[in-house]
Amino acid sequence: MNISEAGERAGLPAKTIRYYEEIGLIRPGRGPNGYRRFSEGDVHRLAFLGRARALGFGIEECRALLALYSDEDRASADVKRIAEEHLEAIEAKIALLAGMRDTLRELTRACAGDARPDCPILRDLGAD
Amino acid sequence: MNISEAGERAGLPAKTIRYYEEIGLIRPGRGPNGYRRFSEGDVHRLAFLGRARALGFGIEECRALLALYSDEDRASADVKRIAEEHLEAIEAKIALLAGMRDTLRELTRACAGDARPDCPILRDLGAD
DNA sequence: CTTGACCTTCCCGTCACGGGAACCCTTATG
DNA sequence: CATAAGGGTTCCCGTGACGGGAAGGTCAAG
Repeated sequence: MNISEAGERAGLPAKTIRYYEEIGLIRPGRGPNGYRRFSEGDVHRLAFLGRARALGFGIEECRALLALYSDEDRASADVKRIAEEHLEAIEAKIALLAGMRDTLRELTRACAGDARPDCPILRDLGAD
Repeated sequence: MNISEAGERAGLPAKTIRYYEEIGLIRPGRGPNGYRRFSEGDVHRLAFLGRARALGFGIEECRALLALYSDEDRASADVKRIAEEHLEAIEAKIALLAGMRDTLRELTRACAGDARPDCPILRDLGAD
């Protein structure tokens, strides 16, 4: 099948698929006209990548996960380690954002939000 | 004062300050030797920017906030609107990350993490 | 006079694509 | 048969907010 059908079935835009080929995540065949030809296996790998990306794994983590996926002799410990490190990174991001959220909630709560210039938000940002 | 002292006092690296000048967030003077000269006001604006960035505001939001900060006739409603929109964006990011976190927690919990190849994480990613 | 610590500009790399140009291939239709 | 639509291809630029590093000018101290 061509790239747009593969994209529909894997849930990825064609641009993304071309990019994944460029960086070596997939290797679709080529027809005599130069068009990429995707096998069922290619679509399966693409869908795998789409789900891994949806969980926030970076490209290099996806590459490692895909290699483990194809390796019958893998140790699940290797997979788990990657997932746990990623989980920790996500939890750190959440903690950072939650701090911002709490401050912003407090500041917006305290701000009248009317026509007057007095504003606790700007006071906080401009605090010496 | 020169850029490194301004950076120390505002808590920003010199590279960042040069970037802020390049995109027009600040306009420090110049000495006869071509060095940037920072006033107390410059340092104050830089510190303002540093705090706004620490709350996750984007550069253009910082530009708008800085303009409102310098405007004696501002309406606090304008500031509040920017902050509330940003707050919503942050809450959306947190929700997205929390979803990933929950899935990853469940998957890593279910994974034995030993030498065997059987792995719920890869099963999930490869699910048809 | 030289050393070393500053400062300057300029350019490349980040991360994972998206937009768009310029051009080729295939299929359907008048 | 000519053409138009709707695929596909490569290539290049832009994103956000800087960081790293090169090449070179400036300044204070020993």
